[in-house]
Amino acid sequence: MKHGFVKGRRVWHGGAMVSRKSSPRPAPRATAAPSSAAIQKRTRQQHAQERAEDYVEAIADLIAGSGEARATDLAKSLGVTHVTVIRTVQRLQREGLVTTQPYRSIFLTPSGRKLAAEAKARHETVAEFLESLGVPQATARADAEGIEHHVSPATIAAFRRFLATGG
Amino acid sequence: MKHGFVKGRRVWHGGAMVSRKSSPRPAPRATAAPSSAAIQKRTRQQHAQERAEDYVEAIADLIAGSGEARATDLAKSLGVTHVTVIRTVQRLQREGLVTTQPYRSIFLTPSGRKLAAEAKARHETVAEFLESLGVPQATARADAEGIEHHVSPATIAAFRRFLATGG
DNA sequence: CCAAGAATGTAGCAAAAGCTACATTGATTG
DNA sequence: CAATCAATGTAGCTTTTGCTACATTCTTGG
Repeated sequence: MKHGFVKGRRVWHGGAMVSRKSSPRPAPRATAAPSSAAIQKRTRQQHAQERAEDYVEAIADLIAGSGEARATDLAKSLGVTHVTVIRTVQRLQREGLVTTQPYRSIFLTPSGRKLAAEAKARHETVAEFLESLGVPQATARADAEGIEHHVSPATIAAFRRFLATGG
Repeated sequence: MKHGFVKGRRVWHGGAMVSRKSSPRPAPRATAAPSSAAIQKRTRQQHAQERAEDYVEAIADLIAGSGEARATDLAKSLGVTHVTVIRTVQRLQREGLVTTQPYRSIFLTPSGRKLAAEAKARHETVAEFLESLGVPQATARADAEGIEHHVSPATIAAFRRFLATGG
């Protein structure tokens, strides 16, 4: 059932070696279950969701800071060109997270605001947590940007617990 | 210099309102510097690097577990189809991280092994750290998968420190 | 008011990573 | 040894997010 060579020698997988004979239908093969199970939905939607959070959070920050979010400032804030911003904002509008009109700045819808608030809260927690561990502030903030999208509620809760009990 | 409306009222940015007159050249505009500075090189290369690490780590795990890494098992381990695996493995081969031949399994080059080892070490550290914080093991492992690519050496060091001093 | 220039928008390209459907290869089994 | 079928590979599509180059719009300074 398995085939393959390792330096010329034939090998089999994980010792499973299920008998195809015993079950007419192939049946779910007992393949060596990978240790790091990769339940990860690493589809494009995952990245799209992260982008969406980055954008709404940046938009919220810009609005909080200067009253409006313009494509150019957003581009600067996110480190991409304004073209990319415009196209991504179009997608976000399609998804109901933001509203915008030609030559006008960008606003968050209620659900966009909600998402931004959640993302920001996670972001803050992660950053504070890393700082409390002794990571330099600049590094902590930079890492938090990358990490925030991948922490489950349970992990965020653990971070908060740690901070609360005098990290 | 700035334009835009907020609920019909005109607003300006951050109070900067630089005088274009005083300096003939526009000069670096004092745009409201975004708080979350986004030094992030969020280019495609970033994602490509993460994919590469995921792949070499999974390949290393498969080799460690069953002596070889085949496209199908890799696909299962990573949660994608074998087609995606084959194409990505082609890229990795182009980049000198793996070697493979038609209808043969996949091997790591020395640099691939190095990358896999680094990724695995980070992964382990992150997972152990999360567990030591009280995050359930399954969740910790899942989160570590996502987080490991975004932790700087400084943060990893902080995690190790924490673990060493009796987390 | 109008010209300059910033901001915004459009067109078109590339790369990466996902997919389905189909073709080919090769190891196992009867 | 030949047929079967898993494993591998190819073709071709899609979406997302980058980019450059160019076009359009709008604000503003003179």
